[in-house]
Amino acid sequence: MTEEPRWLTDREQRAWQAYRRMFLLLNAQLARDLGQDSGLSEPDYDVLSSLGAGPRHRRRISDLADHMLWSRSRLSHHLARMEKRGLVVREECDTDGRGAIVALTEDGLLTLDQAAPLHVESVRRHFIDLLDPEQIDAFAGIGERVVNRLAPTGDDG
Amino acid sequence: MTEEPRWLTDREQRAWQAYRRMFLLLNAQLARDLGQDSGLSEPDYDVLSSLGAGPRHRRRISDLADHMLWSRSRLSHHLARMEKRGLVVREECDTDGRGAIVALTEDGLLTLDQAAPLHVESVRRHFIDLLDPEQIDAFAGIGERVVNRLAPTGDDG
DNA sequence: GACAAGTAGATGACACGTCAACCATGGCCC
DNA sequence: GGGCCATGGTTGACGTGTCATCTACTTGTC
Repeated sequence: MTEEPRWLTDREQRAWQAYRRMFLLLNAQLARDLGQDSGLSEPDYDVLSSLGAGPRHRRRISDLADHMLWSRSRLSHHLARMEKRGLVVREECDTDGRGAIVALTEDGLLTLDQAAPLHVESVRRHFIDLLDPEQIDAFAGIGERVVNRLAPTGDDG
Repeated sequence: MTEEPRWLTDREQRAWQAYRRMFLLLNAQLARDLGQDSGLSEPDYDVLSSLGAGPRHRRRISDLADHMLWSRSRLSHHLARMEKRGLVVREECDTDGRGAIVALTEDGLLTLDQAAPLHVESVRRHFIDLLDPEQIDAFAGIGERVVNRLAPTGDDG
């Protein structure tokens, strides 16, 4: 007992508890919806939509990893699983012999197009539509504050 | 294109993005701290602290699962791993032949006592202390609203 | 007390994520 | 152009989480 730790106050405790439970339950629910609606996991959807958003539905792998804040290893593993299911394909990179490119397959694109609106609805139903405009903005502010402290791409002073 | 989905507005998009990234980065950071400080994963810590909080540092397994909002399967798997490491032990339940009880070992209790203040500091550093009191309360309100819609133990009207 | 239905918990198979190790190429420097 | 390190990407091992299934016990009913 050399340094008294600053425990959490009741209000802080409440916020912390809210954080824990919200993510636990919300993630679970969104994953459930996504799986039932489209047969995708959340990571699947993230990959598909990140690819779908870019030009020509393809992207350099490390670029994609950086954009998604995923480790290269994680992405590599996940792409392997998705490639096996025919959602994406790997291609060679002309300009860098080490590099590789992932592209949506037709099937991947179709799946994404079908999944997207349902997923948006799910996000609305379980999260966005529960909050009033002020809460939306407040949440964005809070999240960005936390992220800016942690993100490799922001100054963390 | 039978039903036009209600896409997210920019502000909603911002909140949603904040949610995703906050969760991703904050969890990763807390897990990293916890692992380095105490050799525990977040789930490890959750189990230890839930046990430590109760009387006699022991608890009925299903009771613990309900409290933590974990599936019984998940808890069972995790307890197996923790038992192997000597942090907890399973005991028989006197009043219910099916049941089982988990208890902290001495080692588990010691580990928890050492981990707790460091973990609290980590939570403060990366989350709580970044927010002003209004944000704390706002966040708690948002989280509870979302949770109350999803929690099995709340009415979801 | 026997039998059906439910509950507590464990288990196996599989998807996911991390870490460390690895291989290949690229870029640099002399 | 040979040596060296950095980078892009993959792989293997392992811890974690989910679902479905299974066993054992309890409870209720007759």
